[in-house]
Amino acid sequence: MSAATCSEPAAQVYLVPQGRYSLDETLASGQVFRWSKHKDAWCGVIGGRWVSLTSTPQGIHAQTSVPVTDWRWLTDFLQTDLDIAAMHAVLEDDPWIRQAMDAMPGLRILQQDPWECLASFIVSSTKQVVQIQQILDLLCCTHGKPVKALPGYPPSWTFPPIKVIAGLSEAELRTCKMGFRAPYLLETARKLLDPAWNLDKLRQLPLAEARQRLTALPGVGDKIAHCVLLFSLGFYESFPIDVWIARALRHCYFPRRAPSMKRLQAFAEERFGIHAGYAQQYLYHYFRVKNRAALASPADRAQTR
DNA sequence: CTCCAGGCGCCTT
DNA sequence: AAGGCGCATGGA
Repeated sequence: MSAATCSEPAAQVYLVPQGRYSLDETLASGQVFRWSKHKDAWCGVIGGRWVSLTSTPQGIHAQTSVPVTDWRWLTDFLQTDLDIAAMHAVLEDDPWIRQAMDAMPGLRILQQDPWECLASFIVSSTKQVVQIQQILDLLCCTHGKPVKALPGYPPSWTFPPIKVIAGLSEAELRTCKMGFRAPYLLETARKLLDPAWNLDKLRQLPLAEARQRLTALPGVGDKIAHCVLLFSLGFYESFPIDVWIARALRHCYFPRRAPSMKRLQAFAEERFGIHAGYAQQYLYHYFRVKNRAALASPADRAQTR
């Protein structure tokens, strides 16, 4: 027998997604910040469970380090059962979105934990993705709980729950290098301790009302609220506008003028409708990663400065 | 060295 | 309503 015996998973499964699905395009798209690739396997923690994911001809191969019988937690996160055919059919009418979709046909929107998503994006403001990852790793290995990984993989931690963050001091959070974002994260966590606050219940509200509830939290403006609604609460019509999306929208649709953020928001929601979230993901990832040079002109950058 | 990064909140007009 | 600026931190 080979030495691999000691690293056999406690449970494994092959998931066959509805439609195209790329782990690389999805897990490196700036929706999540705590997934890392080791050899061919993407490793992460979902709901306290360590999991590795590998693309194979048979589907997505998932391995866990502890026994698992029900894989719903994983299919919910990956949204592998979501039929994206109708969304593709609608969005490909737009030449820009079509171009982006053709470049990344397997890019998908995940459904992550609302608190981890909210906290991550509070920390994200005016930071590069690499730095966001560093801050969150530091936060988790300091205040999260260790999670058992398969042998040969790096150690992992859970994301600290609301009550843990709420119980810290601002100075402790600043130790995690988040700077002026520390009081925002702390005060938001403390507000969420109120039993009247339930992030999951925002799902039942109309988009505009859910957005207003979120922006009432310190450190949460329109952009971060839209990210939380889209990436964790199932609001697929949500369209987060950051500097990259603003540049992309102007480059594609308003080459001769610079509409306000409010105007851009209304334009995107009107043009892309119930699929605006996917349109945003395609535009963001396409222009930021695949075609960054197209937005490098002063005219495109001017709007956001 | 300077500039800037998946913004937000607050202060001016 | 719209625009300017400070805020920590670290990489380019």
